[in-house]
Amino acid sequence: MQLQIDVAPVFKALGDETRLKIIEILSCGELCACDILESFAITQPTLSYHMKILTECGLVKSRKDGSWIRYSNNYELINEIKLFWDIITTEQENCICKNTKEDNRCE
Amino acid sequence: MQLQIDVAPVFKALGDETRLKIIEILSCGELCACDILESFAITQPTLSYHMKILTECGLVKSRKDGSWIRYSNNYELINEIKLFWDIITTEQENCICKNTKEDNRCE
DNA sequence: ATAACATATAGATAAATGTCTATGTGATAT
DNA sequence: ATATCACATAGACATTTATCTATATGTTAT
Repeated sequence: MQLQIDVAPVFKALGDETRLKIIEILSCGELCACDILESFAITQPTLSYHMKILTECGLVKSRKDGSWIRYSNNYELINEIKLFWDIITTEQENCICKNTKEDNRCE
Repeated sequence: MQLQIDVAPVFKALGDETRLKIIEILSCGELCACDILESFAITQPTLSYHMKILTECGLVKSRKDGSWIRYSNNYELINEIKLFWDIITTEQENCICKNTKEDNRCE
């Protein structure tokens, strides 16, 4: 299937316990980094690194508010991922597997 | 939220273009490794490595059939991931963020 | 019995990842 | 103006990852 977004970096971002937990925490609403930090036993620069990964892949939005950065989940991408997951796990007309020539198969 | 499965390794497995494509190919049905290999420009041991990651996290099932290994998507886990993604991105009563004491917040 | 095929494992390696400490930057408050 | 707070960046480092070549294991066919 063809989507505008690059999904592998999104799944890669989600393949880390800390970042999964950040998405979960942000599902309750916008929070600044210092609020998020409280739920973890990591340093502030490490959280900053994770927030960068989450924002760069598009999963999380950030908004400057004075000296704070307010983070929130990007539900547009979250829904696109939902759609992508449905499509990729369902047989498609134009699936890559259709390129596998029958007569080349092992069986 | 609490699920029996360990989701981070599943997302980590999906955070790779090759493995995402394998899931997509398998959405058309069961295939042996040699069939899957045709769609990629990687060596047989490298594919074997990716299949191990996909089966160990539970996303793909394998079945021995003579000298072939038949691989197929595990739709039970695929649906659990769908559910997990819905739950984690929706505000929950028992969300971890509820542990963040209001009076400890920065704002 | 032997060759060929399908897949896995071992070992090597370059690159990426997650973490830290130390420091920089910019905004707010005194 | 200066100290403090919120966050990012730089650099270091140990671990993990994705890939390869070479080889082993087990199955099928001759």
